[in-house]
Amino acid sequence: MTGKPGKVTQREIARIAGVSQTTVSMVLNDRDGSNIRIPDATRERVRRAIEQSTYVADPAARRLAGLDNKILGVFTYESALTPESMDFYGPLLNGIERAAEGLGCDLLFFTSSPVEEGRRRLFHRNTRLRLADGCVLLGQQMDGDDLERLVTEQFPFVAVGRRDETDAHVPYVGIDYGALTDVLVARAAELGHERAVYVHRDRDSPTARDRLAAVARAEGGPLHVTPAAVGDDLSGLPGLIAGAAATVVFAEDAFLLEDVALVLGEAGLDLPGAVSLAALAEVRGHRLNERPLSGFHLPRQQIAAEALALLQQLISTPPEEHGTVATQRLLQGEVAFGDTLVARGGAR
Amino acid sequence: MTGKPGKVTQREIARIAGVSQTTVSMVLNDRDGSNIRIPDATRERVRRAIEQSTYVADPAARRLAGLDNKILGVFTYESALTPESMDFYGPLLNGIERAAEGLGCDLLFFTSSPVEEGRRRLFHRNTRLRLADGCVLLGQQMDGDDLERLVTEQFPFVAVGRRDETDAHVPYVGIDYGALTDVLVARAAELGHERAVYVHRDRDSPTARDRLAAVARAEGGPLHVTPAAVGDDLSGLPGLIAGAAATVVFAEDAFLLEDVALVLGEAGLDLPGAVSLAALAEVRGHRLNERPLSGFHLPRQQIAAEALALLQQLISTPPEEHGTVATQRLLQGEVAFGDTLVARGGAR
DNA sequence: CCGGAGTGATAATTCGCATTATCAACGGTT
DNA sequence: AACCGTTGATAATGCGAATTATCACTCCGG
Repeated sequence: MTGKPGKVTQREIARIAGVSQTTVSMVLNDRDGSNIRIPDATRERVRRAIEQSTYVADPAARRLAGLDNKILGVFTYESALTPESMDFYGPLLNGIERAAEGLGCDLLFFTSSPVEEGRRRLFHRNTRLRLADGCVLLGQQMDGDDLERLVTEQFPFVAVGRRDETDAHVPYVGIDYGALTDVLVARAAELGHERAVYVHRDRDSPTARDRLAAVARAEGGPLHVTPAAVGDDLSGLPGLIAGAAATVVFAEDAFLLEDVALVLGEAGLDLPGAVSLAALAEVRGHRLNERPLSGFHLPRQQIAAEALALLQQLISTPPEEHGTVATQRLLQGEVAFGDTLVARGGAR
Repeated sequence: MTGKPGKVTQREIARIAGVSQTTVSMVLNDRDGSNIRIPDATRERVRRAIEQSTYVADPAARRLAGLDNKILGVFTYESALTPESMDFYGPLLNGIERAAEGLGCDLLFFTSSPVEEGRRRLFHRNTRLRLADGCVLLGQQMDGDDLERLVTEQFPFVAVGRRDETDAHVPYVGIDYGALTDVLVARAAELGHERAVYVHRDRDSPTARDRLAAVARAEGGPLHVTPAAVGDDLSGLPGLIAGAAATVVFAEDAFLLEDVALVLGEAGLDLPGAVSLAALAEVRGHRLNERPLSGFHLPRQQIAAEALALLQQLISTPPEEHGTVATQRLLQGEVAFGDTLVARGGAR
């Protein structure tokens, strides 16, 4: 009658071994010291009793008694495991899983969060966030208010992707798009190009601003880049490019670049002979007429691993020492030169 | 670390609302009855105090007190989120995520389980299984002892994939490979075939036995199927097929079928003209010379959804009534006729 | 032979929450 | 005025493991 059938507790073990529950706990945790002394004979007796039963420590009780629960939360603003989102989330989740394995942590996915307008709500009536020791946040765009609230509530978390739009000091791990853009721009200049157009959706995110800043930086150099914010209608693009006498088009991401290529192709332009193309973003899995796109390769797995490492650090560091930790980290990524950024004039 | 800075407990809420911890608990759980009476005014006061704080019930404490957590465990014997395993796990995980959303549950991935010989261990010194209300088990092949132990410990769980190899009554949701095989065999007969070979690894799993049984059933019909267990070396296959005068080869899975096709192709056989090919397994994503393989399409998402529904049912049903629940469920899948099973003689 | 040091182990308490048993105050009846 | 049911709330307890405070006993030196 000691609880549910099939449930073996320390008390039960203690009864069998003829000792107290305290002793069992001590043996299990290998405690020893001036105040705690258990002779090997007794230790053995307890160990045997444990091995002959199916005893497993109840994690809930351990947790309640004040041990770390070793659960890391994973919050995604959209469903993360759909075939469509796998493209973006897949490598990240893979990195997270591996990092969690390394840290000996379990992962809690907050699939219970209510969905509003296609996005999950982080904070709501019964937020379960605090089930975890800390949380990783994933998503193309996250809610600034959420981030601020997390900061003020001193809940350990790390955002994946650069997040410094708010005043609050948001811990994140992201990619240094600025540096990558610089390299790609330099490469284009090297290939003889002098004028380019940067096609972008006019979104206001830190990474978008990073790219724009890098584009603006190019001003003083050999390659002049004209930014061009566009909507869904790209029909004005050929004219714009002709007007700017551009021989290169940079696009904010690979999808946009594909749209651009479509429009330019229809306008009769030779691609990439007359106009080179490159995306200022991940290009894996994208091609233009069989040619691998020029753009970036981002170490998504590494980002995830770094994010979890940072999270773990925040969790194990008392809040008053958080100043000691570098909480905003940029990783360096890699430029994928690809085959759509070619020498001016069309030669490879 | 228990003394987390921002930890809000019921006691704290009680202090703010000027009531007792008991009352807070009652309000939170909407308890009411002849013995428990709390006027709406008090209820409101408590609710406001809760909303103004960041209170979240401690799942460990809830569990210890004998309640549900709305946490469903997900255990995979291998890493589930690697690019390679995505092929198999992806659709399942997608289904699980969606089902969990529907049930309002969070998902706990047991990434902390120690890995031995490439496989995760379910039971170990600090099994955290019991943090979840119940658990879904995924994996091509799982440990029979694990399953038995879960049964005897009366921990709610559901295996994905048929598992009736053990004596214990293991709850599972699987695919009826027998019925699918019957259909495919009938189709081959319809196409004029009279002799076939079934190539399989000699593994002993329930689904493997299902297929073999179906193959044996074919004996009495118009299509005679000869089973052939093979290892890594398939070089004897062309001779075997010639000897049996077979015009169809069934293979245990799509990968094996591809290997078979390679060997037969090298032997100069016209595929599928001379010999038709079909896999008794999922063929999505596999092709033979641009032709979609003949075989099965399995409703993996649906399996996952069904598994979670069953799990939820087991959790909410007291153990003594488990007899009431249909705990072993087979889903029907779909035959993919494809283009590699063609009429005898080569005509489509 | 008394007191301190050392040994081996346990009772008591804590964690946060749910539940059971209990209680004080009030209002109406006889 | 004594009695009793109702209302509103709380003290006490349990869950399983970890930790702290204690205790009983032996051994040894002075």
